[in-house]
Amino acid sequence: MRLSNLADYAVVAMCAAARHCGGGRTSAAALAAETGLPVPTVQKLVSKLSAAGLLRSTRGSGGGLQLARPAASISVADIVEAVEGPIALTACADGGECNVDALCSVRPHWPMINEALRGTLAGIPLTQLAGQPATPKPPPAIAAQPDPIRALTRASQ
Amino acid sequence: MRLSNLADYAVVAMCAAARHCGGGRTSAAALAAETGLPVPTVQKLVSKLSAAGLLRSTRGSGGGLQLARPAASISVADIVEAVEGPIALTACADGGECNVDALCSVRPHWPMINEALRGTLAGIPLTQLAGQPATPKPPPAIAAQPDPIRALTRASQ
DNA sequence: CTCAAATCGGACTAAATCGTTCCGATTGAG
DNA sequence: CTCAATCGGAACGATTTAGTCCGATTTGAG
Repeated sequence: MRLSNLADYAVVAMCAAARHCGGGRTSAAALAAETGLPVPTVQKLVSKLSAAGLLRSTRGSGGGLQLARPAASISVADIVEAVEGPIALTACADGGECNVDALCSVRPHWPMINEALRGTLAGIPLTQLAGQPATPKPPPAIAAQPDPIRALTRASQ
Repeated sequence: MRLSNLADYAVVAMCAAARHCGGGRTSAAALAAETGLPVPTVQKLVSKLSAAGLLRSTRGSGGGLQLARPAASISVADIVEAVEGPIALTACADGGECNVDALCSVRPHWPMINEALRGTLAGIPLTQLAGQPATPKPPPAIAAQPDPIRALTRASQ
């Protein structure tokens, strides 16, 4: 129930990148200097975030990186999924082998919980974390998922 | 964003214990046989769950263990917290030292996210996972937390 | 067109945590 | 009082994870 430090750092780095977004492109080294994280770690994060389509990287001299989408449409769930893979509390949801195939009565309920948590994180955009004053929308954006569990309960059963 | 296998097993074991609850007391070995988990692992889980006050253990010959509270009032959040400690996505929420004290602009927002996730898990009682037909309440119990993020947003700021 | 600088991308090493297993302490029954 | 069965805690091994390094690629200037 604790996300890896990489994912934590990824959120911080993306938050810093969102602040630089208006100024154009930034470099991994600049993000490291701004956040205080080790430079190689930020490079690793940038790799994964770019592969996930959250950052757009421009190579070559004078290159850099910038947000692929507006900060308002990037949620914490997107960042976590980019770094840690799909949000799934249990291993049986991914590849999936319980030692207790038929006996496990809770396994069919895990997808519901996973989706509920993902919905919670998906309702938190980058703008809310960065404290960006440009786009005011904390309350309405969150209200989009009022009852994630209710919806999933009906969907899974 | 993935809980440890111990916590996963704990949920399965508690679910099995909830099924045995009506029949009285059970033993750790019986739970292991029923769930297919290794016996020592279940013993370790029982230790932590008892320390957390979720299970009541009776020592000695003929002893055993039973639920300390009715299954309806035990949530997934309780079990996860018993095994993994407090639900906190980031390390800075627990003991807490970021390498970036003042620079980290997202740190004040983590408690909000943590509480939102905890609220989501707290809304799922054991009865819903066990498929217990005795107490019908899946939909209403979940509706108790309609907008956990909204409430926390106002509380933290 | 060639050179050089700066960047991203992937692979390796070390550390910490997690999972498993074993042994001892405690308690109730015979 | 003796015995047996159980929980409780501690140590070992394995896996995943965080951190570091070096190489490949690309673009701007000369």
